[in-house]
Amino acid sequence: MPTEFRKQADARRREQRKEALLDAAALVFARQGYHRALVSEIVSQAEAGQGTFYRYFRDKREIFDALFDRFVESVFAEFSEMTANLPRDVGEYRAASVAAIRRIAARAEGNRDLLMLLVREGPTVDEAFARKLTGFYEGLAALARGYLEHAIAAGFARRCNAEAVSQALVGMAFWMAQQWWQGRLPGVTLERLIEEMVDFAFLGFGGPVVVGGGGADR
Amino acid sequence: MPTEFRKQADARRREQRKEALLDAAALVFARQGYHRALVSEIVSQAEAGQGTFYRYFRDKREIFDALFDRFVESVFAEFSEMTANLPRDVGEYRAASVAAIRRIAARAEGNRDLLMLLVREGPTVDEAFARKLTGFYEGLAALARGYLEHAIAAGFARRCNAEAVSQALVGMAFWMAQQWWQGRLPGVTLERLIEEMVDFAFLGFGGPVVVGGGGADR
Amino acid sequence: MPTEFRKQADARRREQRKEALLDAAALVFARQGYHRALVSEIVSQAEAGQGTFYRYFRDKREIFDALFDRFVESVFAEFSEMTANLPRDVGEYRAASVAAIRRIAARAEGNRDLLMLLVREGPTVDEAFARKLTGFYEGLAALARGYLEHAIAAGFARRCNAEAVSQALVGMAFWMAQQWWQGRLPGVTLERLIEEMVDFAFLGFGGPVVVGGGGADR
Amino acid sequence: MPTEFRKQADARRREQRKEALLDAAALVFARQGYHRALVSEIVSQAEAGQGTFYRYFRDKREIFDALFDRFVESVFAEFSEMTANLPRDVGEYRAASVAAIRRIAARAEGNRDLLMLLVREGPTVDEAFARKLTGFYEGLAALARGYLEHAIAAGFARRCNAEAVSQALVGMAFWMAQQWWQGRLPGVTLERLIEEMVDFAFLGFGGPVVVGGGGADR
DNA sequence: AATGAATGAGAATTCATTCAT
DNA sequence: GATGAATGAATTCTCATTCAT
Repeated sequence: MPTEFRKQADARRREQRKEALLDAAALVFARQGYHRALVSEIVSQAEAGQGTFYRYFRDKREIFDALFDRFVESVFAEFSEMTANLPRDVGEYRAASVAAIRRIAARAEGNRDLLMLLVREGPTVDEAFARKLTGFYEGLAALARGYLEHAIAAGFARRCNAEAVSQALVGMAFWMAQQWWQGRLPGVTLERLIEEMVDFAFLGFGGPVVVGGGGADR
Repeated sequence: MPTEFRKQADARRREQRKEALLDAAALVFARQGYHRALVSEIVSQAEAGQGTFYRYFRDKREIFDALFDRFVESVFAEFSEMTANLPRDVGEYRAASVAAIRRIAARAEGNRDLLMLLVREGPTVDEAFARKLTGFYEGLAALARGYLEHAIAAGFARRCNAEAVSQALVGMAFWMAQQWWQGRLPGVTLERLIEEMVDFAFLGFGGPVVVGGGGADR
Repeated sequence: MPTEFRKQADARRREQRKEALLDAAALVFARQGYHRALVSEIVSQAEAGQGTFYRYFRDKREIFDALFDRFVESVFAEFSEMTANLPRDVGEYRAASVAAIRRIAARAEGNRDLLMLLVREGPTVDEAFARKLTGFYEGLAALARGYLEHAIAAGFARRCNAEAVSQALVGMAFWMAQQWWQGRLPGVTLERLIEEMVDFAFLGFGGPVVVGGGGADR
Repeated sequence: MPTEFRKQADARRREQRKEALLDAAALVFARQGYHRALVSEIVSQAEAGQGTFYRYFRDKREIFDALFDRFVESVFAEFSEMTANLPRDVGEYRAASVAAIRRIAARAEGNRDLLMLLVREGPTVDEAFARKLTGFYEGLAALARGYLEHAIAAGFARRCNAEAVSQALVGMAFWMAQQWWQGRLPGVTLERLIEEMVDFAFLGFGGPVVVGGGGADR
């Protein structure tokens, strides 16, 4: 008897409530860490009643999961746009990498607290969540590996162990992102940092000196 | 009264007790994570009474700290032996790096669970511990940076941003160690992994190709 | 406006709703017991909204009450038909008893779950309900006592304490009903059980033997 | 190091604590019923801390169980003394029954609240507890049945269905006990009630009349 | 010094009931 | 009238820490 209109209005309000709870949770988790965060703080942040929380999520664990899922979705949406055209030479490859990282960095900036939260607290939440997070990293590593193998096959990357190196790249990326966001790299701009990282990835620290460095000096 | 003898025996027993508690804590923390670990489990693992714990440590937090300190001490002892002779050319540098990482890897193997525990749980324990951990990483980065700057100054490393690159190296190292220990790199042997990492650090993945490219310069 | 017609239709629908809620409650209470039963389960069983429940009943307590009242009404309707003609000798008395119990048993069979629910959970609901239930038992005991006193007065029942014995009869009846329904009497048919109970009530277990024994004494 | 003396003192104090909690629970359960009883009330009644409760019992359910077990143990201890000598004729049988019931009644008097609690609330606690309680009743019924079958075999009890009749006896006993304790039998003394019950059990209400009636008919 | 029993503050969770739509 | 989302009071239970022995 309340029908259509009512139902839709309810569904909309429900959706908003859920989003509000997720936002509140992101804030509280980021502030206190997962383990110290209280459901009571999340609901008071979301201006909801204690019981309301449990209408939407089974427990603290589940909202953390939901937070992750919401985030991952948006990340892979971003990436999927990039996979379109593969680079054809080192120059294109490097330029594409810099551009990609810039975009990712910009995108990540808006999720900075959430991202650090997931990376930092995720492994301590739960066996299950740790696995989920690992899966996420593997996904990224697989992407990186695809690029790398293409480059090796195309002859403009060194014949290296793509499995290991792609993992190293992902690890480096997350590490540097954390360093940067925590202000642990005061001597560099973001722009510069990205360039440095890409150069390091392409050349190592010893790279050009051996050959080009020596040659260019002449 | 046999004060002197008795005193020493007591001190020795005290020391043993403390070690036993630390070992038990390492085990329990590694198994459950810091937050889920119970003092009651630590003491029962150490075959001590509940109250005994508090004779040796102020609280759960403090034993985690103590665990860390005991570990860090041993790590830097290891490193200090290595700082002795600086490499004189790229060959020496690379060889020294491989040798050093092998030694560290071997040493770390024995502390593998503890190390992963500290890296994983440390940042979630509390602000103070997170800072402590950061200090540890900075220390390692500083060591790496020293080497790197020496190499740059000596002309056998590329002129790069040593601050950023040394951080990247440390991050990569910890990341790869975790991947390796969690069996996430099934296609590589440890020996091979170390070589790959050093090559990647020296040459990047584009490295040798540049050489070949240099060949094109002819 | 079709006020009259509309009013009646509304009243009818209201009545149906209420019945549906009562039926749902009977089901849920029987399944979970009063204390573990949830209002939410009752309404979902009745395919009604949560709020609807409170339009018909003040609270969970009240619907239990209503359930009882609906039941008791029907029980006494049944009995009132029986009170008509009093037995004139032991044979009639016994025959009438067997017939009555058979009818009651048949009637009760359809309310078996509800009946067991009321007997089992009633005393734990609250003081007020416990009294109500006691009143019900007293009513039955009074009926039984009427019969018994008549029989004593008529000289075909032993001069016993009718107050106590009628209570004992009621207690025995409810007990045996529960045993039977719970399958705790696997060796007897219902028909046989009724006969046994009536014989036990008329003769005790020692009954006829006394007679024979008396004969032996001679 | 605290050794023997300390251990024994601790064990004794532990035992006392547990007893105190059981006593408190019996009181609170009897007052409020199982479902309305709060752990917090039990501990405050026992003058213990909230946490102390959980050192001794998993939850409210478990202490109810423990209460039951403590009670049942004492009941069967009582009964076992009685099984010694079986009666040889009706007179002995009746006299033994009256004596037994008197003793049981006296014994039960001291556990009156607990007994009523278990009988009333038991079936609503839990499937598992309901079964346990049923087992208890079955145990009593089995005892009664043993006596009855002996009497039948010995020829001083009527050839009746011992399974059904023994159940009826147990049911009657519990029912009458409750009636008596709740003051629902104001017109009878306990002494008289017992006699009446035994007479009813031996003779039914129609019993002697049949004999006498038969004689009068002549 | 060592022990482990006792404690209670604190957190999660449930569910009858209210209330806006 | 009907609905179901929202609510928060009420309860259970945990576990770090204290303390009597």
